[in-house]
Amino acid sequence: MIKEIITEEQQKAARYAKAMGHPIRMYVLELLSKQSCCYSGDLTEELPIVKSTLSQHLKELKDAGLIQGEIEAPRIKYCLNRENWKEAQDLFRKFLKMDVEEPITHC
Amino acid sequence: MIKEIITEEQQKAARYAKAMGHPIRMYVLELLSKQSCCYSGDLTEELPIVKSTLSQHLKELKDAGLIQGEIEAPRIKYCLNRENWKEAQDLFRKFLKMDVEEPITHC
DNA sequence: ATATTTGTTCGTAATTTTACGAACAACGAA
DNA sequence: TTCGTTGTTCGTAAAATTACGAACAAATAT
Repeated sequence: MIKEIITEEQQKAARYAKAMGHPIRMYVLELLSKQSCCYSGDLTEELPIVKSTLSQHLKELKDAGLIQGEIEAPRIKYCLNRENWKEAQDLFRKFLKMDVEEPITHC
Repeated sequence: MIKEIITEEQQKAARYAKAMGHPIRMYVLELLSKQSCCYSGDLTEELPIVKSTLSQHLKELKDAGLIQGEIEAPRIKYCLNRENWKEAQDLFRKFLKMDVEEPITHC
């Protein structure tokens, strides 16, 4: 009975999904998918959390590989990590793909 | 300073992402996107977790609205919740959409 | 009626997540 | 140098997640 059923791709996809699994982080990601970069100071003003909490969320996204920060003293400029973002896109496209219209007729 | 920045859609997308944010659950979802339904007993045999843990994960997916169970005594047949699955697809398509090829030249 | 199969619920424990404020580090400005 | 700005790290606490085994419930099979 093989228990090593879960693929590397599923692990990766789950990792990305987990990083996306919080409203604040989803907000940041959508923002970055639209405007190419942002500064965390601006986010702190917009969002209902203090800067240390935001920092944790950004670290979470960084650790997952979805964003990257670049020092632009005294601030830090955040952008998407395009390479991994593309990988996440591909993985999700693959996992979410499905003929939704097709009726279920058998199991 | 408005703090109600996070949209309903972002909340929903984060909720779905969270449910997808575990390898076991990602596995189940991908399986269901391929074969239209499955029985949890079969999953227990394939996966490296005991049945009570699997039951929790399935409940997680049910609560998120991604799957639904149908009694087929003595077993339970699980399928995707097509309606919500479609919503998740749309939300992710929207959030993940981005011109990845476009080079970053400004901020 | 009793036993078996199937899956949930309960109790428990370890770990992770989320959030805050205070302290700290890095850097530019006065 | 000293001050102000920016963001991370640390310490802490509450809540949520993950996992297991035991007990339970529902239905079928013997």
